[in-house]
Amino acid sequence: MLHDPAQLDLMFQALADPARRQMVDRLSRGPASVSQLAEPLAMSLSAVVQHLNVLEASGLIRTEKLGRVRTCRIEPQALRAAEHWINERRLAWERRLDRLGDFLAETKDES
Amino acid sequence: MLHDPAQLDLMFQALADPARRQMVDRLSRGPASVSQLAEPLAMSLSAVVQHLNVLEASGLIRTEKLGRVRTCRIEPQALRAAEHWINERRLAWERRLDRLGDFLAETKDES
DNA sequence: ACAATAGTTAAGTGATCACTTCAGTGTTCC
DNA sequence: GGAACACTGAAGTGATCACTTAACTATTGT
Repeated sequence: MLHDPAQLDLMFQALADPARRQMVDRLSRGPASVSQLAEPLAMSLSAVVQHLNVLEASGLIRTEKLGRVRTCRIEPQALRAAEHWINERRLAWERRLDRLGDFLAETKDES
Repeated sequence: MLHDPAQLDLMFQALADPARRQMVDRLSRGPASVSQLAEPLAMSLSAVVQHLNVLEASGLIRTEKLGRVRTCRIEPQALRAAEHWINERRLAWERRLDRLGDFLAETKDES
């Protein structure tokens, strides 16, 4: 469920750009239109739309058009998938360190 | 502490490449040399070294050279920083949804 | 009907990316 | 000392990126 490498590629790639992270940050406080997302950014509306398309293709956001306004919102499941990938690797490493610590403590006892 | 946009850029960018994620995955199971990391990958050793430099510059791994062998290991704090950025945005969104749900439930009671 | 609004699309540009090959450097083993 | 080993660095290449401008569509307000 959403764990294929291609999707992770798209998500991490999408998050790699500061403008796109800023959009995600804004959306984490609630849905917004394209112009609202563009407002704090020093770039053309066209560029913003392109970033938005990257975010949507990655699955990190979902958009819906009503009249002439496109409303964007966060897709928390996608965020969770990225989060989960990182978390699993970090935990694997930390569990390994714990086991190593236990081992060293034991061999010290037996010296 | 590690939350500046530039560092996050580097980390997410580093994680955006499948080869680099594969290396991080391998390293999550324990330290490895450059050649060990290269072994499952279908690319030149030189390319692997370049990926490794990207990972190290991002802070996601740390490397140490002993004799002619460079040993690479994961830097869990960096993983935690990336994880944390995503987690905060996701939680902000989900808390918002909860509040919205409460509000709707209340207004329904008062109808 | 007309103008303003909200967004979309296409084409182009310069920068960065993910490699490659090839020619090194320093290290260990015999 | 010399061969094999484990990288390292520089240069080049084709692909992708993050924009820009400009021309366009569809919707809303007067």
